[in-house]
Amino acid sequence: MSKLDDKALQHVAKYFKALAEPMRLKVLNALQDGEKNVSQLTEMSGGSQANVSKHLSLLDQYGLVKRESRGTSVFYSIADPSVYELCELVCGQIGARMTQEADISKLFTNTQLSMAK
Amino acid sequence: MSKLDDKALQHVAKYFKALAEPMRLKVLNALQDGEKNVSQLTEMSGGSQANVSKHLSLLDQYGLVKRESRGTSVFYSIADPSVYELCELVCGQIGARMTQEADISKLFTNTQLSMAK
DNA sequence: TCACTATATTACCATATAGTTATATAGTCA
DNA sequence: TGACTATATAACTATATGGTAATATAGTGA
Repeated sequence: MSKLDDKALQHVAKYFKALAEPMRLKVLNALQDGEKNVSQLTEMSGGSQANVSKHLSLLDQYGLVKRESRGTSVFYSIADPSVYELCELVCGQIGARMTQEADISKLFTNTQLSMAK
Repeated sequence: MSKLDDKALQHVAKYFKALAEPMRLKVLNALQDGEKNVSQLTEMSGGSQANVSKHLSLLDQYGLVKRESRGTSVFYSIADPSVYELCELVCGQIGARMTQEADISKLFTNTQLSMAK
């Protein structure tokens, strides 16, 4: 990660920002087992149609999902599966931290993480 | 990443959010070759003392850096080096995207990424 | 103690954005 | 064409947060 100039840092930050939203993670999570249309994602995520559509649009802009309209539906799918590697890494870090009393109290409440791979 | 409940997603999102800020990435970047005190980080990052201090406080809360005051200085260091793995992954993804004309135009301006490892 | 330096914090402003409601756009089928 | 469905967008509100300036806190040494 060394030698990153300011412009690059901004890009990296933007990428992380795309992942820094529970609803978007939920959508990505829902897309793990294949493409889904907006209606399905709306139902699975529990969000409103407008909100899910907005997040999908953003994920598409950031290149995290692929968009394909078929008939009257629009299907979204994961553009780059390595996004899951990122999540695995983060889950690992958070999971590890959950085992350290001291750090938990700093940020997290004492809840369980279900991190089945 | 499957089987993440809402609480877990919020945690993961928060973690990504901590990384979704250029100045914080800059600070983490500066810490790559060892601990630094606030003055050094302030100078290296080009930010104001107050601002850098605020970001450091946040990074500490999120468990990304370790804090240790010695004398009149406070030294920060990377708490978990796997944060760099995350950045590498992201840089790789962004780098890959930079080579695909179509996606670049969606989000990025035509600038160069210096991604020397 | 006092002066000095390093760091943290507070109060504030400006901006970004998640969510909602309502509406627009577009495809399908009668 | 017109009714219907699926998705996107616009306008708006509320909230979060990055940045700054000013101040507080704390360690050091005379």
